[in-house]
Amino acid sequence: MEEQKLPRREREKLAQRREMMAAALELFSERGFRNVSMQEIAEKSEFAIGTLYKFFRNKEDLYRALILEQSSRFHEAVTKAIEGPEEEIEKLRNFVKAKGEVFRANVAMIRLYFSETQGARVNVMAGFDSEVRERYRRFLRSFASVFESGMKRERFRRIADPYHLAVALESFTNAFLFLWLEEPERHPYPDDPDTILNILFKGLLLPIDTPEVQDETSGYRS
Amino acid sequence: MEEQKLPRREREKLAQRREMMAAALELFSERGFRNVSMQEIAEKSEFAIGTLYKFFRNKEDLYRALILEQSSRFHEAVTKAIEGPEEEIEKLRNFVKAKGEVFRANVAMIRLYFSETQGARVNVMAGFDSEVRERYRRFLRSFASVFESGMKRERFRRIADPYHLAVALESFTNAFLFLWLEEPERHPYPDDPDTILNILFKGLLLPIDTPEVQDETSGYRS
Amino acid sequence: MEEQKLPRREREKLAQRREMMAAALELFSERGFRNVSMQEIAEKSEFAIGTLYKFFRNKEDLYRALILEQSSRFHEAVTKAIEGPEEEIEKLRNFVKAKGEVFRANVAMIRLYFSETQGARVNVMAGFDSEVRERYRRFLRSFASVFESGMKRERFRRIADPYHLAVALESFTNAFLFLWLEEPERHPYPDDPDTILNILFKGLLLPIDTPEVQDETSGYRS
Amino acid sequence: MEEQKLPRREREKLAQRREMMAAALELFSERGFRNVSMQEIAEKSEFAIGTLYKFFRNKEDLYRALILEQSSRFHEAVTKAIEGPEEEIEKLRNFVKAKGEVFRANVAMIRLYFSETQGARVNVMAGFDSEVRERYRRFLRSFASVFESGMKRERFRRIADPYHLAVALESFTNAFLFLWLEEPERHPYPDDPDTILNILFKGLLLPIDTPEVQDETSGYRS
DNA sequence: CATGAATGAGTCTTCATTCAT
DNA sequence: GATGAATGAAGACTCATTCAT
Repeated sequence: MEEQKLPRREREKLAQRREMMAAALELFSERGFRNVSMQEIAEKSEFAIGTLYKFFRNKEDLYRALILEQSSRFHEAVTKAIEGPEEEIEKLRNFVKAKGEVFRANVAMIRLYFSETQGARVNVMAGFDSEVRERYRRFLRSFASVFESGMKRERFRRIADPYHLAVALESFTNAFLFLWLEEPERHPYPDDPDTILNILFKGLLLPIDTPEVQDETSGYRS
Repeated sequence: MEEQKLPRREREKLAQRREMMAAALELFSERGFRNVSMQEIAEKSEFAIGTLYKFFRNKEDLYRALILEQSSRFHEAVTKAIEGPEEEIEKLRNFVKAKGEVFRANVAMIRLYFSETQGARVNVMAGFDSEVRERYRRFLRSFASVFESGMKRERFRRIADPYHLAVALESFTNAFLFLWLEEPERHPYPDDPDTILNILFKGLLLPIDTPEVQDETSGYRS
Repeated sequence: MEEQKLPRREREKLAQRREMMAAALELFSERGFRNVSMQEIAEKSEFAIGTLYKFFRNKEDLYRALILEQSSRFHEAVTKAIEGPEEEIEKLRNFVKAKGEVFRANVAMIRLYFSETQGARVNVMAGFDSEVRERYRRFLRSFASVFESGMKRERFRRIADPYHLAVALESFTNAFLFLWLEEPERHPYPDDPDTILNILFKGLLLPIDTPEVQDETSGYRS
Repeated sequence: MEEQKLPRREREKLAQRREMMAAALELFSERGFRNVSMQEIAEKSEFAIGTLYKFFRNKEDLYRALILEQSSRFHEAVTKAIEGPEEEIEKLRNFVKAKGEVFRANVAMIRLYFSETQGARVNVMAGFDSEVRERYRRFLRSFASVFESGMKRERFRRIADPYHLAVALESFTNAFLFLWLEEPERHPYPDDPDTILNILFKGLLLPIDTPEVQDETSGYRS
């Protein structure tokens, strides 16, 4: 790709940087920013501490880079999922699938992601995280517009504020990812996105005088 | 003599302890366990460091006490909301309301709560947090049984695994709380629980050949 | 005794002081000056910390008082043993016996005593210990004069500097006390002082051409 | 020596370690374990505190290393003195000389040594000191066997239990070292070992009917 | 007058960061 | 350019001492 065109020196540098960040990702995601020492990152990545400091001005800078990179990867994937010419329903399915793929391929990322978007953003550092959060908010808005467009195109009922629906689907996929993270066997992230989406698609409430008409195949049987 | 003094002394002690924990709550919730020093907690609570250590064996102990207390308060409220003789729907409404009340009365608690139940629990301390998590899991199970009972009593459609529905509602409310936390003006936590519940109650998908029949009052208008 | 004549108030005070010092003696002798807290002394003696400070200006003062008292008790006993009209040999026997009695009656005192006269005088406090040491030196000199007088009266051979002999007997009894302290069963402090004194009384060296003539009863048989 | 062959880095490390331990020895021997701060050791040895901790895991570790090193040095010297093919008398002389040499070359060591073998071992740390003490006991036993062998070979009278004789000579030399430590001018550690040994060699008691026959040259004249 | 709660200086220890080699 | 030894600021925790009750 792009890297192939770079001089060898530069390519090596990038590879080193990647190794450092990989080590840092694993450690930070397991133990958090303050519970990991530069010493450990150096050892795990098999570089000298001084070399680490050649690539990152300080510990914070390394963390910042990590968060930005991981959050970019996530946003790239989910943004791609909801952009395109497909039907809105299909976009939601793509989103659920893509999010699952990204995170299952990168468990360490989940913790980091949640600790920065959902968790008590320990505010490790001021200001910078606003960048991540801003991007996150922008994504939510364009996610909301998927619902809005679905409503406009009379594909979706206007059951709630599209932004709220976006937030709902975001948070529900998160919840599934958490369940999976803690007990992968018992709570697998569903392969079929509709397992998640049916909570939005189908109404829970059973009108007293209305017989159940929707297909039962995806319904739940105790 | 001593008997006369003891109650007052005890009351004072409790008040002091509360002040310490209040200061700690605020600081920990803002910056996390490792980013707060005992020095700071002492200053904020206006006690000497030594006095802090009279009440809590060490920093961890203080944090532990804080988490346990806050999580107890939360569980008490939501457990009360879903227990009782009401209809299942009413219980869900109670839950949404109660959760909103608890958290709006105690903003700092939210961060702490999420950092321990949802956030990338950096595993500040081993073992103890399992207590909090275990209680959380138990709550989720009894929350799920509300959905299950609703299904058994033909009040709810079997649109999904009751546990998933419980997790869904849990995470929706969390998401709403986060929105409110970040931009209280723009995203107030809804007074009407149905604003949140409609995401579950009503189906999003509009069957192509089915006219929209459900009441429009709680529907969304752009 | 003297105390009976004091007003009740005064007698009580003395008794309290004694209790404090008894607790302190036990603790200090077991763990040393720095490893014992005033808190502990207060608890062990069942007084409030503040009360301790009514009797002793500070921790050092308490320690000082303890050392002075114990060392006085010791010096009284051994001084009495070597004063009087008896033969020099008898005085040495009295010394060995008296020292054994004092210490066996007061194990805690041994450690304190050694830590201040022999051990690495941790120099807990400057200056004051010179008082103890000075008294110790004075005792050694008067102990030496026992040997000197024995030589003058042709009871003792002039095998060494009397002061050295005094030091030798002092240190040898100490060594026996240490052995006893560590393994009371295996190394009892001898009841018969001659077990110790024979090392001074009898010559170790066997002149090649001289048959052993001295009485064998007190000699050693493997 | 061996060190010359080490890489420069290693040699420097050893030299640094030596300097740290030298500073620590001086301070610990003067004021004891608890009365010396790492800060002080750092200042005295002219290293930063952090550097100290690169060499020793913690304060206790530094102390432990110190004790072990010093006690090894001592035991090596005295063990060498009493091993070998010489006559028993000669071994005792060697012991007295060797002990004097070791300690006079290393004044600080004396205090440390006594505080760990004789002094009220405040039990600074548990377990490890047993190693030092055990070695000390072993030495005493092999020292005792010198006396025993002398008795078997009819060189020594059986005036006392060989173990007691060993303890006696140990404690005599200690006592002499203490005298020297406190007033080097007035109480030099004798160059002639017989000054000390005569206390064992010659009998103090003068049989009434026995003229003094042993050589007077080493006897004491006031 | 006794009490013991409150204080905060002082201690050990960690770890981000620098810089000589 | 890479290295990792050296640094020392900062943090958790203890405990002698004071003083309000």
